[in-house]
Amino acid sequence: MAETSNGGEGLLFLTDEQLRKGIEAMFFAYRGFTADPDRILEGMDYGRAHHRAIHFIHRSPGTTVSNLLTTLGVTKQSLNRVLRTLVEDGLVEARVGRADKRERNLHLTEKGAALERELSEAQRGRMRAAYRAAGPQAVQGFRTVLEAMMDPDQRRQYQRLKEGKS
Amino acid sequence: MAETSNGGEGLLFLTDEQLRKGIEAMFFAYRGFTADPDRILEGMDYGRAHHRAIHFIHRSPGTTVSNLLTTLGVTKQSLNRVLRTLVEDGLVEARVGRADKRERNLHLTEKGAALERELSEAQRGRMRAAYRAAGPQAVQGFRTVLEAMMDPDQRRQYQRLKEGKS
DNA sequence: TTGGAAAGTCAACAAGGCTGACGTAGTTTG
DNA sequence: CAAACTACGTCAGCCTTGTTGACTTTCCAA
Repeated sequence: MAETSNGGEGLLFLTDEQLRKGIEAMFFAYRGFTADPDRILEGMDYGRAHHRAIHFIHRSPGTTVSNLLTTLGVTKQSLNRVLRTLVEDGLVEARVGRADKRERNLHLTEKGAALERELSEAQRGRMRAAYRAAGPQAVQGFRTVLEAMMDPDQRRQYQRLKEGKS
Repeated sequence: MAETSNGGEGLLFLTDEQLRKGIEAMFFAYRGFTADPDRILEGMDYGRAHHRAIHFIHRSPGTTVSNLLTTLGVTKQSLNRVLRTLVEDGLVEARVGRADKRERNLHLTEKGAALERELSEAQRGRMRAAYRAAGPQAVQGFRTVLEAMMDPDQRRQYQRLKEGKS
């Protein structure tokens, strides 16, 4: 089954079998992807939702709540709960907008930044190991397929973030 | 920051910036990955948990409850709730084990198989489009990085499934 | 100046994780 | 054979994180 019973088109990688393997790989890999931050957060009253908020606030300091809303793809009520605990615990600062007072500009405090570093260092550690084991060629392919898998809106978001720094 | 401040080792793909992009790509891509099945399931009383159960029962017909438990990585109470509704609704059949009567061998009914097809066709559709857009080389890399990202236990699980059919 | 849109908050609910405790049937082992 | 262990199911209760609906404050444009 691993041989070239190919119709001559070189499309062997598009069989349902191959696609299923890709689907299962995504499933198991995503578990690994979130495992380390989850472990750190567990028991400290925070969860994956807090991690995501912290990540993107760090990523775009001064961003507004509704920006964050679009990035995370949740309702504002859901995000608000997470944000409130982060503000109460002094990890995030929500400053009233200068130009538009309806907006809140979000920043990590020093304490928030410290947690962000801890989380992202753990996650990058795993990523780095995987990248190193797979090699640059594979990494290129990895990113290409992931991008192609996103919804157009998500892809635009991702592209915008990518350009941000880099 | 995008230029060749490389130490000469060709490890540019391991910078924190590159790793961050990989992390965000995983985040957005996973949303796309689950979007289509979620859409189908929504409003029909089922969720992602049901999808996962159905997928792996289809994948390994006759599997036992505790096998499924290890694959999915949830508690039996959690799985049981899902499984019960699937059995009640006639999508899954739980036959008492022939050799060991304590076990329940799980199978999809015709109705369950129909839903499985609908779900997995949607998910494969997206996967196929992504694979086709990215090309075989990229797909190879994609799978390599994902495997490297799994926890050893998850990787063993995945390997075993992969060999199953292939 | 007023009406609508945008930003954010509060309340209540649902899905789907979790732990702990327990029951029952079937299997294995001393 | 009795005791211990295993597989499965279930009850109760908790937590996180998603949802909708109703509300206030602020801003802007007609």
